[in-house]
Amino acid sequence: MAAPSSDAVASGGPGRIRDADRTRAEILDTAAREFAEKGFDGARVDEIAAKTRTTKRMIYYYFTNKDQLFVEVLERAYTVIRSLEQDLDVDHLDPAEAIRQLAGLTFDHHESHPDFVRLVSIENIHRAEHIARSTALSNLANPALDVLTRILARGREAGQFRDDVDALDVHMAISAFCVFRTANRYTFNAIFDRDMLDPAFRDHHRRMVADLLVSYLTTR
Amino acid sequence: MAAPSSDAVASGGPGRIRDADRTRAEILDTAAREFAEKGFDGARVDEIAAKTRTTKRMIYYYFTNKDQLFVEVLERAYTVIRSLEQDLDVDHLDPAEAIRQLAGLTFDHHESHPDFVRLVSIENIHRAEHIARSTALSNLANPALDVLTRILARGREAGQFRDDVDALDVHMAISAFCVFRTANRYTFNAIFDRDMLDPAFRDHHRRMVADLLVSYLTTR
DNA sequence: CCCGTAATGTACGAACCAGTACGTTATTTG
DNA sequence: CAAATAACGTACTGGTTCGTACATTACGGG
Repeated sequence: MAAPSSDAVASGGPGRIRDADRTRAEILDTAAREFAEKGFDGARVDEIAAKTRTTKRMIYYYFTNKDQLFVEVLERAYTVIRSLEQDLDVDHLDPAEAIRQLAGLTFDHHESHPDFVRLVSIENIHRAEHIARSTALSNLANPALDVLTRILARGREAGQFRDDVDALDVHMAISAFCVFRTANRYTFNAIFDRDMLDPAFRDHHRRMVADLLVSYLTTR
Repeated sequence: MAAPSSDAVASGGPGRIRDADRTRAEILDTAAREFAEKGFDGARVDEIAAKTRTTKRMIYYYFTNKDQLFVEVLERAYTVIRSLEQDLDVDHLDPAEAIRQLAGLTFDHHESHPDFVRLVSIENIHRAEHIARSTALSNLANPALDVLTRILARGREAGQFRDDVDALDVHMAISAFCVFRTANRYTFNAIFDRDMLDPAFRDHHRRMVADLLVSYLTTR
C-alpha cells in the first residue's frame, strides 16, 4: 500500500483519496484513545473528528451514533486479548506453572494496554449497556476459560490443587489483581503515594499474582 | 430533631424553614447517589437539585461548582471506610486470623457500599484530579495500613509470614479482589454470565480473599 | 423589635454538543 | 464512457446544561 502524499490528500479537499477501510480504522483508533482518555460522556464527537483526517460526518456515516461507535471500540479492544489467550498453549506444562503463565499473560496484557482497562471501567460505569447491545461480545466465550478449566482439572487429578474453586473464580482473582493496578492507579497513588505502575514494582507484582494463585490453589 | 411538617416547608415557598446543615447534607447525599449512578460527566446538576428539597442555586451557594461538589462527595464517602478501619482491633489475634478479619472488613464494606466503589472508579477515570484538590483526602493516611504493618511484623517474627511483602502490597491485593466484584460486575456478567454479587457466591468469595492472602503470606 | 446577613428562589443566558440537511466528488460497474 | 453509488465535506440546528444576575425571605444579635 503506497502512502499517498499529495497535498490534495492532506488538505482533505477535492482530489482526496477515498479509502473506506482506512477512514473507518482511523476513526476507531482515535475514538478508542479519546473514550479511554475522557470517558464516554466526557469524550466529544467533534474532538474525535478533529483528531482524524476526516470529518464528523464520516463518524455518523460509519457508526450511526456515539453509542454505536463506543460499541465497536469495545469490540476491537476485546479482540486483542482474546487472540492472545487463544494462542496460549500450556497443556504440556505442570499445572502450577500453567497458572503462572496464564496470570503472566493477563498481567502483561493489562500492563501494556491501559486504554483497554480504562474502557472496561467506563463500560462498567454504564452498566455494560454497550456490550449488551453487541452481538459480537455478549455471547462470545473466553478461550482462556477453557484453558483454565483444563489446567484446574489436571491439577486436581494430580492431587496438587484444591477442588472447591472453578475456572471463573480463578479468572476473576487474576483479573482483579491485574485490572486494579491500572484502573485504580490514580486514587491509589493520590492516597498512598505509591504508583502501582512504577517499573520498580513490576516484577514484584507480576510474581505476586502468580504466587497468590498458586499458593491458594495448592493449599487444602 | 422534630420533623417540620408544615405545607409551607414542603412547598418551598415563603415560610420555609431554614436549615443550612440539613440542606447541605441533603445535597451531598443526593449528589453521591447521582454521581455514582451516572458518572461525573453523566450526572446533571439540575437533576441533583430536582431530587432535593431545595434548588440548584443552593448547590452553587454551598459548593461553588460541580467539581467541588464531587470533591466533597468523595471526602464523605472515604470517611465511612476510614472510621471502620480505625475501629478494627486485631492486635490480640493470631496474625493469620488478623489478616482474615481485615480482608473480611474490606469485603463487607465494599459489598454493602457499591456507590463508594463506583465513585472511586469514576474518580480514577478522571485521574484523581478531585482528590488532588482535596486537602482532606490527599494527605490523609489510612489507619488500616498501620494495622496491617503491625500484623505483618508479628507474622514475620512468629516465622509464619514471608518477608518480601509490605503492608501496601497486601492492602492492594485485598482491595483489588473486593473492588473488582463490584466495579467490574457488569462487564463480567455480560461476558461470563455470572453475577459476582449473587448472594450464592458471597460466602465463597469472602473466604476466598482471606485464603488467597493467608496462603500467600504463609508460603515461603 | 429592627436591621444585617445568611439562606433561599426565579428566571435567564451563553456555550456546548449530538446529530442532520444538503451538496459534492471519486470510484465502480455495465 | 455514462450512470449509479459509495465516500466525503460544510454548515447548521435544536436541545441541553453549567453557571449566574437579581430578587426575596427568614433568623439572630443588639
